[in-house]
Amino acid sequence: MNMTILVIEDNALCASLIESSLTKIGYEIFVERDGQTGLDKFREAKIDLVILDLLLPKINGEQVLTKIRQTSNIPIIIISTKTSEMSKTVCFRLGSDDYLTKPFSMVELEARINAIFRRQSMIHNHSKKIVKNGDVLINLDSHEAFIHEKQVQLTPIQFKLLYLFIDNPKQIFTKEHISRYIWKNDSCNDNAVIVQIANLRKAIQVHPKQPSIIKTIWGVGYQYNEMDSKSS
Amino acid sequence: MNMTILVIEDNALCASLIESSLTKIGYEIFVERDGQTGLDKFREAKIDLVILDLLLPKINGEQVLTKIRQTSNIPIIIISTKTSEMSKTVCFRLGSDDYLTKPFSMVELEARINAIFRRQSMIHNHSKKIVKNGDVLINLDSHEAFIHEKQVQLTPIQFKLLYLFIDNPKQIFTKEHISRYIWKNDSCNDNAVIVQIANLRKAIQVHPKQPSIIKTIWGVGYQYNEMDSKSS
DNA sequence: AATGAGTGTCATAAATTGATTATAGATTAA
DNA sequence: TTAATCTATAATCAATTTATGACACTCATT
Repeated sequence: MNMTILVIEDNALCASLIESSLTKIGYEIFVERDGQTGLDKFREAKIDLVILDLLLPKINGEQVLTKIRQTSNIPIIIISTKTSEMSKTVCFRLGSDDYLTKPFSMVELEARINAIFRRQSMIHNHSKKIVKNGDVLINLDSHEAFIHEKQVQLTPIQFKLLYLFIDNPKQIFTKEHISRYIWKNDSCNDNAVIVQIANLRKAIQVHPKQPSIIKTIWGVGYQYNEMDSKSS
Repeated sequence: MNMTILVIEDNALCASLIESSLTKIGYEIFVERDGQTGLDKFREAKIDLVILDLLLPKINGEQVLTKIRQTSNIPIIIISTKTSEMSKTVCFRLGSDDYLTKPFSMVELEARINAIFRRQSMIHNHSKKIVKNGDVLINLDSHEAFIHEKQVQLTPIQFKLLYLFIDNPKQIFTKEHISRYIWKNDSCNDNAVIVQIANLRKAIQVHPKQPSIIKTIWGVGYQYNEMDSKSS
C-alpha cells in the first residue's frame, strides 16, 4: 500500500530532510511551506498522514490542525521547537496524534509514523487478497481481473490502476497522484496518464458506447463509482 | 466509558504518581511492580491500555511488550529512562504505540493516552473530508456537492467557490477577495467574479425564483447564510 | 535476428470550461 | 424622478483539458 504524507514545514532544510528520509522508505511525500498552501494541498490530494510544524507563515500550525480536524480524522503528527507542556497539551486537545520536539531523529519520526499506520492497518485488517467492488473483482495473487464475472486481460499498469480505483471507490485521483502511484516519480506527464486511463477503459469496457465505470471529473481527475446513477 | 489502564512500573514513586494522576481524570488503574505479575494481570483483567516501563525485575519491558503483542493489539505506551534512538526504535518495532522518556509530565502522559483512545473511538469515519453547512454538503474526496441531499454538478471554479462560502458562513467576501482566492492574482476583474457567482447560483439553485443561498451585499460583496430569512 | 506485447510520445480531434462583452436590471444618491 | 453606479444574465469565442489513433521504442521470448 502506497501511503501519501503531507509535510507542512517552512524550514527548507528540515522539510527536505524529512522528504528524502521518508521517500527512501517508500512513502509518497508532498511538502508545503505555509499553512494556507498546506491546507489547499490537503483538500486537493489524497493524503494519509500529515506532519505539521507549528511555526508557519500565514496560518499557524494550531490553526491548520483545527481546520483539518473540522473535516477529517486523518493522523497528524506535530513537529515543533516548542517544548512546553502547554503547547503539547493544546495540540493533543486539538486532535493531534503525536508531538515531536525538534530536534528529533529521522529514525524516531519514521518509527512513530510506522506505528500509526500499523495501528490503522490492525484495525482494518488489510490482509485481503481479493478485492471486490460492484461488478469488478480482482485477485491480487493471481493478478486476474473480472468484470461482470467475465475475465479481462490487463497489462501490469492497467491492473495496478484498476486496483487503485476499486480499492478507493469515489475517491478522485488527480493525474499527478496517478503518475506518482504508477511511476513513482515527481515529474508528472499528464498525457501518459490520459493514455493509460484510455487503455484501461478500453480493456475493461463491457459494451462499447456504454459510459465507462471510470469517470472523468473535469479539471480534477478520475474516479471509480460502484453504481452509476443517472444525471438528474 | 470506563477505561482500564495497567501500569507496569517498579519505581514506587513513579507508579503512584501515575496512578493518582490518572485516577483523578477517571481511569481505572492497576499497578504491577514487575514483568511477570504485569503479564499475569494483563491476562486476567480486562485491560484497555498498558503503560510499560522497560527496566523491570524478572522480565524486562521489551519481553513483556513482545509477549503482549503475541496475543493482543492493545495500545501500549512505553515509559523509560532510556533516551537512545536504539531503544525507541526497538520498542516501536516490537509494536509499542508511544514512547515517553523519563522524566515526563503527567499532563503529557494524560494527553497521549487521551489521543490514543480518541483515535480508537473514531476508527469508523476515517479520513473523510466532508464539509456540511445547512442544506449544503460537499465531499472534498469525491468532489461531490449536495444541496438538499440532491447532487449538483459543479465546474472546478464553482466547486472552489462553494467551498469558500460554506467553509466561512456569514463572512462577507469582496470581489477582490474572491478574485484572489480563485485566480491567485492581485489584479481583480470584477466582472469575472460576478459571472462566476451567477454561474454558481444557477448551478446550485433548487427552484428558480427562490432567493439564492448566496446573498448579495450591495456595494460590498457576497455572503453565504445557512438559513435564508426573508428580506426585511 | 525476428516477433509481439507493453509502453511512451506525438499530433490531432473532441469536449468542456471560463473570460469577455453587451445588454438589461437593480439600487443608491441627488 | 433621474442619473450614476453596481449587479445580473445571456451569448459568444478563445483557452484549457481530455480523448483517440498512429507510430516508435524497449525488452523478453522465440
